[in-house]
Amino acid sequence: MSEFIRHSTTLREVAQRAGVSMATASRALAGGSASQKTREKVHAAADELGFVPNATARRLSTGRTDTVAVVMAEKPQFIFRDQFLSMLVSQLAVSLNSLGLLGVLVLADPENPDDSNSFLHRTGADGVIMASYHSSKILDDALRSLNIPVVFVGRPPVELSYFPYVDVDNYRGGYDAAMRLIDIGRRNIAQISGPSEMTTSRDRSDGFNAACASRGIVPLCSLSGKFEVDHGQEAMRALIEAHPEVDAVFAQSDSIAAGAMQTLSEYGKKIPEDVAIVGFDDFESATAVNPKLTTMAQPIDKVAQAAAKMMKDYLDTGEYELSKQLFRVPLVVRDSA
Amino acid sequence: MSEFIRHSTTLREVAQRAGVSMATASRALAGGSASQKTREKVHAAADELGFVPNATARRLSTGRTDTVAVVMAEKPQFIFRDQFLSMLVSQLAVSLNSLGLLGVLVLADPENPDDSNSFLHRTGADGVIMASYHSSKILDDALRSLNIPVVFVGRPPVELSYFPYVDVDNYRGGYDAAMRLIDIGRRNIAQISGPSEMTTSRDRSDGFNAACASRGIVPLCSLSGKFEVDHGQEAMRALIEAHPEVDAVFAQSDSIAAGAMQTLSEYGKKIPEDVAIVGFDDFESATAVNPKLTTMAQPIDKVAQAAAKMMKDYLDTGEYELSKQLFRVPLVVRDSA
DNA sequence: CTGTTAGCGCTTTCAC
DNA sequence: GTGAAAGCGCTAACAG
Repeated sequence: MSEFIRHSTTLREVAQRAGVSMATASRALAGGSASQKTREKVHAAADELGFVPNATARRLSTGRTDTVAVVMAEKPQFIFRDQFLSMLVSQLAVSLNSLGLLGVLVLADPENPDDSNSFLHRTGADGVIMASYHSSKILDDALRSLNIPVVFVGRPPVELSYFPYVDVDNYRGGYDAAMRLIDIGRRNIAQISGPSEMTTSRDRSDGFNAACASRGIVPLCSLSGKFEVDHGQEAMRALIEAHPEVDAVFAQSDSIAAGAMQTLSEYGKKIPEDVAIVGFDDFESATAVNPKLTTMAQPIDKVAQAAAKMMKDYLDTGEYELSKQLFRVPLVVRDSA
Repeated sequence: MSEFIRHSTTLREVAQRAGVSMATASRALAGGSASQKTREKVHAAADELGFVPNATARRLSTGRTDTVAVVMAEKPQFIFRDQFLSMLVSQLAVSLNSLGLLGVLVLADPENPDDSNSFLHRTGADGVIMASYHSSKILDDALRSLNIPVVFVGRPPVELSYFPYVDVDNYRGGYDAAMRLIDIGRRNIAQISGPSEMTTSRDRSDGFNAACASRGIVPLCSLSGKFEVDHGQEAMRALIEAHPEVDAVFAQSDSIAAGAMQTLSEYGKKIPEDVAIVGFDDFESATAVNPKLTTMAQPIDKVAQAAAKMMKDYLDTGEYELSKQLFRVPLVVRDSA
């Protein structure tokens, strides 16, 4: 049907042309044992014929695909809005590639895992990296019955906690954010957090609270909601009405921080003079706002690299040294706190 | 070596258990011709044994992989900063999946295409979608000699213009942005554009200039540079010093717009009263700034979907109806213009 | 160093 | 409707 269906040259043809057996041709090309002369003949033949080895055949023969499924267990419409996930996925691809592995993207709708499951199998991957996970009984079961290695990015739910994972140290991030606020002299501190059902958000809150407690400070309040701008805007409004004395807020995302800043400016509050703000993410929007945001920088590249490395070790040796890895989230001081 | 290397059950075992031949088992599972009774027996056997078809073997046998390579021809460090590309890639994965295709991510360093090339081949994909492309002789050649279909996202360089592509109508976007500024009564209009070597940026400029010309307006100036915040900041400084009368600017990205807004506020200029701004992208940062940005919304999801569909048609029929598709970039009116 | 011989696990004619 | 058999293109023992 298409112009592309034309026969592509096989190893057999190369071998014939070079006047050797397929086995020899295979070795010559792969750098196995072969005389210099043979090597040259075979390479020449391969070049002339424009030989490209068939990846599928190689995989079937060797039993290795050097491929890992990168799965996003997320509703499709949500993926569009999640900058962290998008960047993570791209970074995973980069890291995987640099280790000689290929990433195959698969979307697993937690609510309709039947075909996600089949998709997972259709990849034929050697391993799975869960780039995002929303627990659901079916997905959990699917993962448990998978007989290839799995690495999580982000702490998996407790029932799945025997799986290795790489994550950002959200607790420590929340802790350090609070400390920054305290260190610059603030005492009336509040938090605007993310979804209370996400461990990511809860961990940050725990760290935040621990830091406050360690200095004998009782946070004004903590308002949870989405990680988005409107939540920041609304929560800040509620916050300032309830606690006009607030002089610092820890926003669990840069978007939340941006929203809070908008509300603050409506109320004529100066940042950081009247109220200081520390965000979380250090995405583009952190430097887009005015004043520029002091925030906790998610080490997405490191996380991606570690996850890829973990998988690679697993695949190569059947072992991995670190089963859990948490990366620090450094504070980036700009103008808002 | 690993616990995962255990033998996974094959079709042959299922067939044996069901007491039929492999051929029959295959058909029963695939929904080919088989009696109701056989179908049941085989499915039962498959379930009991936890049979999962081997994707690689199926591919070798059918000659189709139902897989498409999604390539980013970009330096790795750049990928980390490019929100558009990250989102595009995720969206492509979603769209591909919904059409029954799998996306394999490959990074092709334009400066070191030897192994990118080999990576491309190692994917064994049925087609390739170029998600981003920086022309280089070697990459161009590699693409030309590929004997599988290629679809570009973003207009390819002229030498490669026989390839089909999907893109955003940057020209029209620039045109509409200028029109918005003119329609709200501005006459001293300037542009802060992206890299002058990128067609994306040049197209927006052309549209912008055309709109101005159509109304007899001569733009104050056009300052090109990166799509990032600092460029916006610096360019705006230069602009305001050279043309203090400026009352409107078209920023070719939301980041540029954010930077410009920061400078404007340093100069005590009010937005939009003193100077109106229209951005481009409609990413998260558009609503993070204060006032919220009026901007041109990139239809990333549509672009991704169209590219995936194009590839799917290509693969299924060897044909595609539209060889070039440009999507409108709608104006989103908020508070800055 | 090289050739012969089996597969890898599945699909798919082709007969029955 | 079902089975036997021939591959898909490559790698990997095993002899020589």
